[in-house]
Amino acid sequence: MPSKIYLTTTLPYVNADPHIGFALEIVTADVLARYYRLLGWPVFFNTGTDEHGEKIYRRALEEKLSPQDYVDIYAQKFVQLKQGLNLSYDYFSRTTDSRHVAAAQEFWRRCAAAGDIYQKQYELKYCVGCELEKTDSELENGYCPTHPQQALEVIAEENYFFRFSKYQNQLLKLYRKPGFQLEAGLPNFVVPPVRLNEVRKFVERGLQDFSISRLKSKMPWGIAVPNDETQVMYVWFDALVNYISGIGWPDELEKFNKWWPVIQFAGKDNLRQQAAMWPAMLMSAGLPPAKQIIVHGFITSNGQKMSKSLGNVINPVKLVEEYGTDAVRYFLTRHTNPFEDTDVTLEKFKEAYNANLANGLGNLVSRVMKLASDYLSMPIVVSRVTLDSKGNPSNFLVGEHIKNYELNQAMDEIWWHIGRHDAYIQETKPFTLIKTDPIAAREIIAKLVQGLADLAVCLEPFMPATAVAIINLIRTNSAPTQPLF
RNA sequence: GCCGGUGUAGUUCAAUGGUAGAACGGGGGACUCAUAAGCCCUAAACAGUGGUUCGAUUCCACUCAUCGGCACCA
Repeated sequence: MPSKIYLTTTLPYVNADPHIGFALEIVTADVLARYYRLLGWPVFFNTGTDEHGEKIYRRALEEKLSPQDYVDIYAQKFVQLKQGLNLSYDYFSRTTDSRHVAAAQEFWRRCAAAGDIYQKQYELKYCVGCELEKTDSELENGYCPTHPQQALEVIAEENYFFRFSKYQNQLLKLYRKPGFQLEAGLPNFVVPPVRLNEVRKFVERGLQDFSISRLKSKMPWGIAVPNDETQVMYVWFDALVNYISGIGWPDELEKFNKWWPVIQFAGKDNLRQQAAMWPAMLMSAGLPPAKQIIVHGFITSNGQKMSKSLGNVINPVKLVEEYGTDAVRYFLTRHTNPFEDTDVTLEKFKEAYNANLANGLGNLVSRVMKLASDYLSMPIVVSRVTLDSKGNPSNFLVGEHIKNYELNQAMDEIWWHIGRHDAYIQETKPFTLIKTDPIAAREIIAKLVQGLADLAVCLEPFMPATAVAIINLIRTNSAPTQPLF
C-alpha cells in the first residue's frame, strides 16, 4: 500500500466563468485529498488554470485586453473557488507561470532528444465565412454547417508533430497493467472500466502523430518552442506538463520523485488527451505515466447541456452564495453519479437540501445537542478518527466507497446512520425517560453525542466546516444558536 | 456506417435464475426532544417480442428507445 498520494484535477481553460462541472471535479478530488489526510497519508493536491491558446487569445482581443491581463482576471475567478468551495489544494498551477513555461520547454527538449518531434506540413481547413479553422468533426459532408455554400480553404502550415504512433504498443501494455486500489486484479489505469475500454479501442485502431505547435505569426499566445522563433507550443502540449511542473519538475527532482506518479481527475471529454496522448508524451520524455485516471461525466440540466441561451446554467459560485459551501459540496458529492452524466436542476438541489440537510443532518444535530446541553452537566469527551493496525479507520462508518471514488454511496451510508440516530431517539425517548430514569436517559444522550461525533468524522472529507461545527458544539456541550442549514 | 453502454416505482438509483429493495416526492397515523423537524404505516415499477430453462426482471437473440466513442474545440 502506498504511503503517499498525489492528486490533480485537470486545469480548466480560462475562457469562461467556473462551470459547475469543474466544481464537481475539484470537489471530488478535494474529498479524496481530505480523506487520505485523515488516514495520515502525506497528500499533495494540485490544480490550476490552463491559460494559453487560440481561444483565449481571441477572447482577450474581443475584450480589448492583453492576453496576460485577460488570463490574470479569469484565473482569479478560479482562485476564488478555493474559498467558495473550501478546497484544500496545495498548489495552484498557472500555465503562464515562468516555472511552468521553463518546464514545458524542457519537456519539449526531452521529447525532441528522444527523436519524437519532427516537422511536417499540417493542413488545416479554414472557413472564410466563420473566419475560423474547422476540424473534420465540425464539418458536415465536407462543408461548414453554417456556411454550406462556401468551399473551405485548405491552408498548409509547417508545424512540429509528436510521434504518437510510436507508443501504441506501450500504451496498450499500460492499459493491461493493474493500477491503484485495484479490485479483483483488474486493470484500472482508467476508471471506470467503460472509459478504459474506450481509450483502448481508440489506441487499437492505430495512432496518428499529432501536431504540437502553431505558427507564432498567426497565434502568438503560447509557450515558445525551443530553438524556433517562429513557433509556439500547441496549448495541449503545454498544459499537460503542469502535472509534473506543479511538483517541481525538472528543478526539484527530490520533490518530484517523492510525489510522482499522479492520480488524475478528468472529464470524459478529456479521455484521449489524458489517458493516451499524455502517457505517450511522458514515455517519450523518459518519465513514468500516471498511476490512475478517474473519469467523471457531465452535469446536464433538464436533459440538456447547460448554455446561456437555454437559460439553464447553474453557477457554482452563486449556489454557494445562496446555500453555503457545504450544501454545495454535499450536493455535488451525494447527488451526482461519480462516472456518468447527472441531471441537475435547482429544484433537485432544493429538494435535497431540505430533505437531507435541514430536516436530516441539521435537525439531528439540534435535537441531540439540545438534549445534551439540557441534561448533561459537562461535555462528552469524544474520540476522533482512530486507525486499526492496517491503517484503516475503525470508527469510520463508511466502507470502501471513498477509495473507489463512489462518493455518492459513501454519503448514502452516512445518511443511513443519520436516519438510525433519529429512529434511536424515537425508540428510546430520552426526553421522556429523563423524568423517570435520569441515569439511563443520560447514558442514551451520551451515546447519541458520541454518534454525532462519529458522523462528524465521516463528514469531514465531504463537509469540513460542518464537521468542525458539530465537534465544537460537542466540546462546548451546547445546542446550535442558529440552524446548521 | 462501425464499436460500446444504458433501458426497473412520479424521480434518482439497487438487487436477484425462483415473481423486485431504498431514497426523495405522494397519501394516512401516533407522538413532541428538535429546524411544523423526526418516527411508523401505505400506494406505486422489471421497454417490447421471441428463445434457453421446471422456472427469467436476471442468460441469449432480435426490435424499439436512449447515451457515448470513432483524433487535433479546449
